[in-house]
Amino acid sequence: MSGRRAQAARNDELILQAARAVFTADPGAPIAAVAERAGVGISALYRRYGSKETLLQKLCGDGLKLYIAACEKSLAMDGDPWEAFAAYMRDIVEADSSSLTIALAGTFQPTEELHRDAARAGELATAVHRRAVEAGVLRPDITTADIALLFEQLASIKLGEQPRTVELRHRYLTLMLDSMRLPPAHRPLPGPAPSDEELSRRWAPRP
Amino acid sequence: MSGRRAQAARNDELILQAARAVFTADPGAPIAAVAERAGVGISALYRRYGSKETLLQKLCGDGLKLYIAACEKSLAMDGDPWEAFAAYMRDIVEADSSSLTIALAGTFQPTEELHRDAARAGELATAVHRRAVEAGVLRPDITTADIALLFEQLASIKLGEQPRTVELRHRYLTLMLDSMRLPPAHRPLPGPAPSDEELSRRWAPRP
DNA sequence: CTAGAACGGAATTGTATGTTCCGCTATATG
DNA sequence: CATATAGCGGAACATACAATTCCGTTCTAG
Repeated sequence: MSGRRAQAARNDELILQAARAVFTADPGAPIAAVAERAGVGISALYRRYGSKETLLQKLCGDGLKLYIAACEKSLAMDGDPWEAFAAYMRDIVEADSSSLTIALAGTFQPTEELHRDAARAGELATAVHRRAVEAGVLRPDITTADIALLFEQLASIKLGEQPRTVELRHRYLTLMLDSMRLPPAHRPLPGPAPSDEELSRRWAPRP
Repeated sequence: MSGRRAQAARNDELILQAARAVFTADPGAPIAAVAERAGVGISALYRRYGSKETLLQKLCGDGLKLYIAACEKSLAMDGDPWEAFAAYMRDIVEADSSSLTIALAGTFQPTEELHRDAARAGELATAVHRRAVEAGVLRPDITTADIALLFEQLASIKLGEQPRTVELRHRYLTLMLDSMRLPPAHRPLPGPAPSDEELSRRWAPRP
C-alpha cells in the first residue's frame, strides 16, 4: 500500500499520537496545536473526528483500555501478591492514562461505551485491590477510591519533559507504595530528586 | 468608622477573601467571578488593583507569607523533632497556599518582593528539612525539592467543597508522612476515604 | 485522462474576558 | 443646607482565541 492511501493510514496514527501528547501536556490545548504537532492540516483532523469532543472521547477510551489491560495483567500474575499490586500501580503510571482521563472529566458527554469500560475498569481495580488486602500485604484502611486519588496526585506531577515527569512519578509512587505496604518498610527511591533548577524554571513567565 | 468609608474597608477584605476562594478553586477564573463572589461591582476591584496581574501578585505574596509563618512556627518548636516537621507540613496544607502559588506560577511577572520572599521561604524550608534529617527522624533520601513536589500533589486534590478537600489532603499527607518517617511506621488515617459517589460526581458535564 | 478522496490553511463565527467609561449615590465638609 | 467627590455598579468596548467551515489544490485509482 502506497501513495495517498498510505499517507492517510500513517496520518491516522500520527494524529492520535499527537493528540495524546498535546492533551496530556495541556488538557485545554486548542485543536490546532494537535494538527501542528502531527504535521498535518486541520482538515485532516476533522476528516477523522467530527469534533473536538469526538477526539477526546476516543483518547479517553484508549486510556481506559490501557487501564483495563494493566488490571488484567496484574490479576493474571501469580506469585508475590504485593508485587502484583505494585506492578499494577506502576503500569498505570507508565501508561499515563490518568492524566487525560482526569483532566478531561466533565469536559465532554461520556459515551455509552465509555460508561461500560469505566464500569469494567472499576470492577477490575476492585479485584486487584481486594486481592492485595486479602493477602495481607496492603493496609486495609486504604480503599480503592483512595488509590484512584493517589493516581490523580501522581498525574498532577509535571516537570520538564515527559520522560523526566514519568521518572518523578515513579519516585513518588515508590513513596506511596511504602506507605501502603504491610508490614511498614522503606524502599530505595528511583530517579534523582528534582533539582532546584528544575523547580525554579517553572516561574519563567509563559509566553 | 461608618458609612462609605466603612464599606470600603469592608470591601477590601471581602474582595481578598473572594479572590482567594475563586482563584484557589479555578486559577483561570475570570476577574468578574471574583467581583460576583465578593458581592461588589467590577470597578470596586479595579479601584484597588490596577490589573488582574496585580491582584494575583498580591494573593501569591500573601500565600508566601503564610508559608514563611509556618516555617518559622515549626523552627520555634522544641521537643519532638518529628512533630515539628509534621506540624510544618500540616500547616502548609491547612493554609492552602500551594494551590495558588503553584497554579499561578508563570502566569505573571514575579515582583521583586515576591522574589525576596520566595528566597526567604526557600531558606526556611531548608532549615526545617535539615533539622528533621539531622535529628534522624526523616528519610535522608528525601530532599527539600521532594517536599515541594509533595505539596503540589496534595494541592492537586480537589473533591467536593473546600472543607472536604482539606480533609482529604490531610488524609494523604498522613500517608506521605508515614512513608518519610524514620523508623518506618503506619499511623491511622484521618477522615473517611472518598466515597464512590464523590468520585463519580465529577463526570457530570460541566456547563 | 479525470473523478474524487485527502489535504492545507485561510476565512468565518462565536465566545470569553480584561479593561475602560459613564452615570449614580451617599457622605464629608464648609 | 449645598455640593464636591470618593466609591461604586455594571454596561460597553476591544480583543484574543479557538472550534468549525469552506474552498482551491494535489495526487492517485481506475
